[in-house]
Amino acid sequence: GMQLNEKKMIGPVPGIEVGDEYQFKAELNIIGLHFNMRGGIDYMDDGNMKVATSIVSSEGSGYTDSCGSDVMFYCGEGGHKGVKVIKDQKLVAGNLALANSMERKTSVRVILGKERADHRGKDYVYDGLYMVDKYWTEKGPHGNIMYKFKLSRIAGQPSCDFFKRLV
Amino acid sequence: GMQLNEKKMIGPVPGIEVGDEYQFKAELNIIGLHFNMRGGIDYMDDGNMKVATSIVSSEGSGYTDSCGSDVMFYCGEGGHKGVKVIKDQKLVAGNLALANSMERKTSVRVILGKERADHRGKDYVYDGLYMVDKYWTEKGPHGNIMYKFKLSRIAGQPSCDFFKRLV
DNA sequence: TAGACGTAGA
DNA sequence: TCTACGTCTA
Repeated sequence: GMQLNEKKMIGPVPGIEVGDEYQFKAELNIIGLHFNMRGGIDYMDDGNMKVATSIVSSEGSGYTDSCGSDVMFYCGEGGHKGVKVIKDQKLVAGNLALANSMERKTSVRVILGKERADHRGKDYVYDGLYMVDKYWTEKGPHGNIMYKFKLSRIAGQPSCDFFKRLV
Repeated sequence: GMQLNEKKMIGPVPGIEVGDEYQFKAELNIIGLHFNMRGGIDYMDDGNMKVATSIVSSEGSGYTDSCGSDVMFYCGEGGHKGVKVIKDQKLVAGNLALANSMERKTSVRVILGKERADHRGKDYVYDGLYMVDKYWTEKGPHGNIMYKFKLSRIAGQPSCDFFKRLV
């Protein structure tokens, strides 16, 4: 069979609208919203650097993201395995790509993952395009260095009421 | 959204035919062929015991299954992590369920997984219904005890030429 | 080869 | 909490 996810791209995915819901990371892959089956940050080459294409903020994964109506704070990736803290996060891979997205001023697709009421998996909803405003490091709850990214939702997009955690 | 995989069952899945192909274990879950997202053996309650509903024989996973035109030898699950051998397999969980399928004389759906040419994931094809003929233990290539199951394809089903590894 | 905000079930 | 024939990228 053919995959629908032929091309990884920055910006909106044709046919996908704000509020569209999915049940698996694998579905996000198939429809082209987010190709990273495990990781929260997906990215691609843009000239000589890698920039983020999409991020998934997923509940119940040990991260402390927060999401308001048009601003979100997203934790960088790495540094822990499950609940055990291993080491400091580094500005590499997905974290570096998000930083580059700020420098390049390229948009990032945001997908929100909410644990289902029956605790059997999560629902994922496409929340639209955001820009990376800034990033910094801070000590996480376990004392390790973590990257934090502040993103702002691009104006003019349909609202998405799937769920919003207050900042 | 609604899942299509509402009910786990023994035997054929309505609408699914021999030869149907899929690209992800998650798809097998969605259409109801195999609900176990990781494990190769899926099973359910049948009265007071658990019996297998389906198995996935997946290439390149360290197992040494073999599959002819109507007979297959399937390795039990457990006992290793990646390439590192940990311990002997036990007659529990999926292995026990397959043994019970033999005792109960209930059919098992067989899905064959073949690594794609570009090594990006696997293709899965539904190969039809099999019966468990017998099982035994033997020393695996790393010296640990492994369960082996011999299954025979139920006659009268369409042939499936996706791939057959000679016994 | 190892790491990554995966999933379901025992 | 852990295991399970996952799946992709670096």
